[in-house]
Amino acid sequence: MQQLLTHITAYHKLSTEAENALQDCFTEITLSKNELLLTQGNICRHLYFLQKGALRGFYNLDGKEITHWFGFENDFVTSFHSFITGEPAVENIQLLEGCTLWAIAKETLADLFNRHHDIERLVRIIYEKYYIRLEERYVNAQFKPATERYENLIQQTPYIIERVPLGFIASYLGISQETLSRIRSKF
Amino acid sequence: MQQLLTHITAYHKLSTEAENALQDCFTEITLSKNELLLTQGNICRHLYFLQKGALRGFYNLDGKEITHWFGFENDFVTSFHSFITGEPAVENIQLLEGCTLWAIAKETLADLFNRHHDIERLVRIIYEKYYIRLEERYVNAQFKPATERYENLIQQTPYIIERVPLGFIASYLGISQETLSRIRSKF
DNA sequence: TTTGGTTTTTGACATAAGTCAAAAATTAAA
DNA sequence: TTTAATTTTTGACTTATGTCAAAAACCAAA
Repeated sequence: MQQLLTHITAYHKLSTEAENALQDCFTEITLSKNELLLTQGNICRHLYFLQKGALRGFYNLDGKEITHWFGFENDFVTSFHSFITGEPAVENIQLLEGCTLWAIAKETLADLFNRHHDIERLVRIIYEKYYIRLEERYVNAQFKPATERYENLIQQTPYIIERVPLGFIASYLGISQETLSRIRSKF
Repeated sequence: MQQLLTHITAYHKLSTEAENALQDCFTEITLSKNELLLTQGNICRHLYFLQKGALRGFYNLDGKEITHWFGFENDFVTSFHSFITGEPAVENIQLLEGCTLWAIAKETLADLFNRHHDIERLVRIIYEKYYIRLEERYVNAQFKPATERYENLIQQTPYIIERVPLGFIASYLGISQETLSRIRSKF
């Protein structure tokens, strides 16, 4: 829990009351490798903070699994579309390792917003950061060649290679596993 | 101005005081075709609401202009990266038509946040919507073939064909102009 | 209208990446 | 260990898209 607070505080310092209120609202969850945190078709009513472990978001397209994001330590994860709109998720979230997470329900969070302007500000700031991070990811995906995308990825998350099977990484990069294998063979 | 308020209210209803305060903080701007709202290297200190017109965001990569987004009526536009981080923008924003915009400075907005929890909530909600919209755009860009991306685009913004030169659209889709021309020739 | 400039299309060819199938390497289980 | 299962790599070939250059179409003044 201390890890969550430390992480959050780097975005925006909270008042002591807000910090205490926040602590009471998160529940610890432990899941083991390959379990699904979310299954497509279900509504994702929680936001999660990933304290330890790794996971992926994927969806099905023409019978193939498309991995479109990874989560690692200190990431907030959820199916944002489902969480925000309240509609059933089109994606699945699967654990790539055993994970420790902190969960908060959407209504609990809304309640915190009402009681603490502070916390809503914090979340607004987190959205900002996540927005520009996604924007960067988008520009990379759309306008840079596969080799460069791979290099960027291992630079940003070098540990990904030991922790995630090649096939998932290839899918994430939007290329076939064979092509990724060939990219890797020439350093 | 009424258009901005109507648009905003669809996201989240504001108190009368908040609404009035907000109105006072936006300034009207008119620019003509081809002018630059933002030039790379400058810090983007404003958030804009596009009331009328069309524009594009683009940046330079190996001497080529990459158009990575378009703005149309009722879009909030800025260089989010620069606006949020306060760093110089890597992108340019150029008018594709004469435009009417409403501008608000970052500090003015921060001030509004302090005075009206309401307004910060509104912006938090807008970020949510923009986040999931970008996420969708990302998934499209990365995992769908060019033909499908083009079809999606004309379905979502049918007017784009009459308002934006083909070369910009091709760039936005991440394909060459020739390829887009060939896609179009077979409906 | 005619002219000049820009935008779009077409053709020929080069290159990047995909697919399918099999081999090799790695990891897990017996 | 040995065996089985999974993951990664390699090879041969196909397909999609890119590049360059030129032609055609379109638009906007003069």
